[in-house]
This record gives sequence, structure tokens and C-alpha cells, in this order.
Amino acid sequence: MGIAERKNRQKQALRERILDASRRIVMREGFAALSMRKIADAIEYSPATLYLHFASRDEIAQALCAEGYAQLLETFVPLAGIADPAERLKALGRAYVAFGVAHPETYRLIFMEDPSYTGAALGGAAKGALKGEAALAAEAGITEAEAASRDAAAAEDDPGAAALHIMISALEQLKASGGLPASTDVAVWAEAFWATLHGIVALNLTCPVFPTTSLDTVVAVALDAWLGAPQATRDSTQHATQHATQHATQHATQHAAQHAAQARSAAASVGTRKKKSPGASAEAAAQPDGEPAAQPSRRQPARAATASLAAPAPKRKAAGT
Amino acid sequence: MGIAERKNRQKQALRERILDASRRIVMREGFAALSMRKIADAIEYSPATLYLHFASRDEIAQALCAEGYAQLLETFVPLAGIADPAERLKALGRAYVAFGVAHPETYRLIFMEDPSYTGAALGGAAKGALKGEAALAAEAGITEAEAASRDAAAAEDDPGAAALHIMISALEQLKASGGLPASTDVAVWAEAFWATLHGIVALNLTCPVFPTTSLDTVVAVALDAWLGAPQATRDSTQHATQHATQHATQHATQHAAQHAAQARSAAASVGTRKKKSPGASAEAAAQPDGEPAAQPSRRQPARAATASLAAPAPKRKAAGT
DNA sequence: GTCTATACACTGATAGAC
DNA sequence: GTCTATCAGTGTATAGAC
Repeated sequence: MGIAERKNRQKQALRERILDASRRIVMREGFAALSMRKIADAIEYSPATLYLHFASRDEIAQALCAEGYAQLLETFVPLAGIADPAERLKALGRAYVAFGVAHPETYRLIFMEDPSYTGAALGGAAKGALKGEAALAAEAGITEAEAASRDAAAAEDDPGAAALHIMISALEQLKASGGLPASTDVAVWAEAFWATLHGIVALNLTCPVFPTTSLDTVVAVALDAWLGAPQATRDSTQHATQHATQHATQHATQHAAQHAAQARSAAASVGTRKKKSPGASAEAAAQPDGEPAAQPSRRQPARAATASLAAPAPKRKAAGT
Repeated sequence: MGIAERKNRQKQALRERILDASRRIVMREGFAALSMRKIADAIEYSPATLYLHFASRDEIAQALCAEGYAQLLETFVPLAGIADPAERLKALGRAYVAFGVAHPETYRLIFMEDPSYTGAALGGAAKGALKGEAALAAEAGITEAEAASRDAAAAEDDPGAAALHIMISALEQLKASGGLPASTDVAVWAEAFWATLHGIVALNLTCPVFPTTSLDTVVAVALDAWLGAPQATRDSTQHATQHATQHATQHATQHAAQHAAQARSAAASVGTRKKKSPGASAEAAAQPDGEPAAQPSRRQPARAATASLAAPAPKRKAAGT
């Protein structure tokens, strides 16, 4: 069956080329600029060929989403080893925001574009993760290391669920160690916490005046609100929600940022897209390096100064112009 | 100059008709389905005519955004009268989420679609609002009633800034009355708080598995995290972030929901859009009532059960199919 | 089985005739 | 002021060549 295998390999290779080209287009021009014709031009095939490998543009987008989830998970995994659950959650939160800011197009695609995209890698499994598998594991006395390895195993199946798992188990441990009231509903708490992080990233990507000061400061305030001030033992202050806006959390932020930055070298994009430029796609395909040649974006000067990580957001609008 | 005035009136009338038709299309089929041709069909003019009143589709969208901001502000104004600043902030938070869930297409358009839309009504004025005008007012000893009337005055100019103002002044009062540490940076706190609310709404509109339980519960947890448990005086508990997940906050939630629901009668939408149906737009235009004839959406059965307010989210994807 | 060429029904936007 | 005709683009479907 060598022939069949070779054909299969070729098919997979073409599929990979399609995804490569798509990824490049999305990162260069934003998801809205991703068109079947553009992909076809980039890989030098006819548009119809794409449909032999993907049923629709949406399916390509979902494949890219799966990659994005895996990428986000990679950002989380090394942080799962942090001993203190509260610190671990904070590190995860910072890494989450850093990821969204460092890879705006990826984040947009995964969490802000379409429910079918978001659900693609966050379907039933994620629901299971939120519902209490972790709770059972924690109550059974599973160690952190064991939990981490189980997360890693689950990662290949469903990165989204795995990422959730990392957070949930930290939460369970925090609760078990008295860091949270026993009455806390872990699933609800986790969702609300996630929503906070998502809100910060989403507003940063969408709202021109957010944040007015520093993104790190906002993140620090949010983490303190949810997890208490860092160096206090959390029973010495009478109002744990606030205090210490920009203290010792800084180094951890930088660590997370570093990690996120290395996961994928700077997602740059074009502020003002060219109108026509025939052959631009072919040129892109010829470029061997997958990542873009950083082209400075000055869409919102205030933004560049305020975000600690490079986070240009292209005007994503394909259609005809 | 009676002739000129009449012409001006006619021009304004057509502009209004364009916006009316656009609003209807967005609420029926989602923003992505808003096309110039569809609007033109609805008002029975040629597509080119639209460009005499709006420079582009984006400009129409921005006009719709301005309406949406005003609508959101209307939801806030009556809540500005709540005496206790903490309760006021909670009511505002609940109203915000309720608004987003009740008017998903409006919310999407305003806060999740495009930075230029979000910035349209939230430009420099909002930045000013966050920067400390409110702080000065509060320190000068301005009463709540006076502040509210000033907000109302500002509303016509910039609803977005006015809405922010309402929140910021509540925050200032809370801080002044000792509800927050003196070291709190009000602008940062407000942004982080807003991000939490936005995250809840945005995930609810985008992520199929959010929330796994009840939206109200998640909101309650988030409000407690930021503002402390409701009936405690906020210094009796050693860890104020948690406690009381679903206690007495319920009646207030219902109040907010009621208000949001009355502001605009149920934003319904179409789950699976028809493929062609020539004449559908004209039919829509003929319908005198601006609001849609509720057409049940069963996109995500879990969603309908989980959200306490009607929140169908159409598959927003125009393009050709 | 793989792929291309062609076609269809759309999109936003514009030039120019009336 | 309004419309017709048109441009350059879109996702997708299908007939038919290899």
C-alpha cells in the first residue's frame, strides 16, 4: 500500500500548506481578509481545490482555531508547576492576557469571532471540565504533578478543555487550602474569573480608549480583586478586594509576557491595507518564513504606548473596497 | 427659505428611513447581514442613493452605534438615583449585563465589532471622563442629584461618556465613604470592573458553553468579588472577595432585567437564514412595527435554558451562500 | 481521484447619464 | 437628486478535463 500512503501523505501535505497560507494571511491582514481565492493564490492552486480538503471557509477557520487553542495551552503548561495555587492562578491570568495581546488575531479568531469557532475546540469536553471532574480528582488527593501530567495527556485531545483543567485544578487546591470559602462554587468562580480576563483582552482589542493607563495595572487590580493582594496572608486586611495596585506582581507579569512572546514571534500586521497589489499573495507564499516582517502599525498611538507587549490590531475588513 | 428647509427635512427623513431599515435588518439577521443593497431594497431606492446620505456602510454602522449607546445610557439613568454607591454600582453592573443579553446585536455592534464603531461614541470624551473630572466634582462636594442632572446634560453630546460618568461618580462616592481603600485608582478600578462585565456579556454572546450554570449567578459572583457581599458591612468577613453567591441580590437583578427589557421589546433574530427569498427586504420595510416578530432560535439549546433573559444570537455571516 | 475553468449570487463602492 | 451600469472583490457549486 505504498502508493496509497504516498497519496495520503501528499494530501496531508497540501492540507498543511493550505493552513500555513491561511495562518499567514490571518496574521498579516486579519481574519476578515481571509478568502478562499487568496489562499488559493498563495498556494498556487485553484480555489475549487481547497474544497477537496476543507468543506468551507469556516472549516479552515476552525482548524486555525484548534492551533490557536494549542498555542494558548502551551503558554499555560509551564505555569501549572507553580506551587502556590493563588500565585499559579495569577500567573495563568497574566499569561492569558499576555497571550491575547501578543496574538490579537489568534485571540480574536478563537474567542471573539464566531460561536462555532469558539465551540470548535471548547465543545462538550470543556463543559465536562467545568462540571466537576477536577473536583473529584482534587478530593481524591491527587498531587499537583499528577494533575499536570493528566492535563498534558488531555491536551492533545482538547486543548481548550485542558487549559480549563489547569485553571480549575488550581482553583480546587486554593479552595481546599482555605484560600477560598468552602461555599464557593468552583465552576461559577472559574467562569467569572475567565470572563474578567477575557473582558480585559477583548476591550483592549476592540475599544480604542482601553485602557487609559497601563494594561498591566488593570490586570493587577483585577487579579487582586479575585485573589486578594499578593503578600498579605489574606486575613490581615479588612477589605481584601483592593490594596497594592502595582507591587510585587510585576516580575511575574514579565515572565508570563516573555513566555507568550517566545511562543510565536511577534504577531505583526498591516495598519492600512493596500488596495489591490496583484501578486502580493504569491509573494507571501514565496516567503519561506511563516511569520510576518514586522510592519509598524500606528492605528492608535495611545494603544502602542499603553500595552506593554506589541499588539497591533489591523483594520479587519475584507469585502470589496 | 421655505424650500430649502423642506428639502432639508426631506433629506433628514430619508436619512432616518435608511437608519430605520438598517436597524431592522441588524436586529433580524445580525450586523454581518447588513448590506447596502438590502437597505436600498428596504427603502425602495437604489444603492447609490445611500451614498448621498452616508459615506459608507461603516458610517451607517456608526450611526446605529450612537443609537445603541443612547439606548444603553437610558438603561443606566434611572439607576443613578440609588443612594448607596455600592448598591448603585451593582445595579449598574446587572443592568449592563442585562442590556447586552437582551440586545445581543446592538451590544455586538457597539462593543465587539470594530474599534472604529466602539470609538465612534466613546472617543476623547470618554477618556476625559475616566481621567478625573468626576473626581474633582466629588471632592467639591457635589450632591448625587446634581451629578445625575449633569450626567443627563452630557448624555446628548456623548452617551458613552455619560454612561461612564454615572459609573465613575458612584465609584468616587464609594471611595469617599470608605467603601474602597483610599489608595484605589478610580479610573483603573472602573476599567477593570467594566472589563469584567464586558467579559461576561461577550463570552455569553460568543462562547457556546458559557455560562454552564446561570448567568445571574456568574454576575452575582463577579459583583461580590468587586464590591463585597451585599449584607455584610464589609469588615466583618476576613476575606471579602467571596461569600453569598446567590443571596439577596436577586430582586435587584430582576429589577434591572425588567428595565432593560422594557427599553426595547425583545431583540429576536433568525437562527437559520433563508437563502434567497427575493422580496424579503421589501416585506420587512412594509412592516410598520420596527421590532421583529419573535422567531424562535434554537441554535444552542443549552443557551436558552441558561440565560434568564431572552438572548438569541443569530449566525451572523452575510457573504454569499 | 485531483484539479481547473467557469458560473452564480452576492458584496461595497463609483462614474456618469438623466 | 436619483438611477443605471459597472468594477473588483467575495464564498461556493459544478461540469468536465486529465
